[in-house]
Amino acid sequence: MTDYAVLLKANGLKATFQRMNILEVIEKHGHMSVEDIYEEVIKVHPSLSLATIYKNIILMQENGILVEVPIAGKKSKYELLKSDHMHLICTECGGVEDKMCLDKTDAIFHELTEEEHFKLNKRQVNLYGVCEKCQETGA
Amino acid sequence: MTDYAVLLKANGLKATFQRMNILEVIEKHGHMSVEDIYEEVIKVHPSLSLATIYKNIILMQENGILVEVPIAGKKSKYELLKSDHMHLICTECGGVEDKMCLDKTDAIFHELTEEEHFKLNKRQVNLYGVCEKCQETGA
DNA sequence: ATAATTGCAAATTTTTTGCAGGTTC
DNA sequence: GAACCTGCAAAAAATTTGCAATTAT
Repeated sequence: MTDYAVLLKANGLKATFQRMNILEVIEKHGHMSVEDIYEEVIKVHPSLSLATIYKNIILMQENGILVEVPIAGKKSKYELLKSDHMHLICTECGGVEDKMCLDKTDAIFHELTEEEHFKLNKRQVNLYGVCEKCQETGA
Repeated sequence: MTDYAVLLKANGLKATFQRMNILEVIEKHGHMSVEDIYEEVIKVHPSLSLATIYKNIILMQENGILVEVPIAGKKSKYELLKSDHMHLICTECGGVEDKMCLDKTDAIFHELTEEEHFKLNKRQVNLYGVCEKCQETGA
């Protein structure tokens, strides 16, 4: 369980309980859209406004706490910054699961970008398909 | 040079010149946002409406002609459907370049998704960084 | 001739902004 | 106490919709 107050302060932001609520909800669910966050967070803190969520998502991205996960055909989701991983995105249920990268892919990405003299800073791998649960249900 | 009329009909859509204009502009520039497309396309065809672009982008995605490229921190761009490739996205100039995948990555993706019993349908690799041109300029 | 498509204008949805009052450090 | 944050309401931006006129096949 992350200590959100510490995390926020370590990244130069004040530890308001709105922010802690937002982080808590995102960590609990893993990947959430703005609307998802709003719906969850107002259960705990009904007066928390959408504007505050928007402002803080931007701020927390700038301060290296949150990361955007853009998804084809859907609204972006947000997750806590963590070590590099891929996303397995189920096109049936909309679920997103993290999957650690092998270092193999990393080596390939570096090799390929070096060929283009491209300075690689961030990788983002989304694999779309059907998760195990939905395969069972759909059958 | 693609024959857009053939491409459209082959995919079950009527070959209107609005659609052909849209496809032409996208192919010429490679990757474009809705707004990018609009600005380019009205140069040739000033009465073409934004609503038509929205409607057609959705239709053409459903019919396997266009693909969305969602990008962190920006509006999605759209490209013609083509063989699998990665995107090198320059965070300085916003440019997007295609880079063919080695089959190596593909093998790894399949291996990793199989571990999770995930049925893999589509891959999307975005590599963010600074392109050669912007590195020179910035120096 | 028929069914699909366009462009407009209006509606809806999403995101951003300004600012007064409240909170954190 | 100073700087930063929040929530509200309003504004702006992005996307969708309905429909009459037009166009492709």
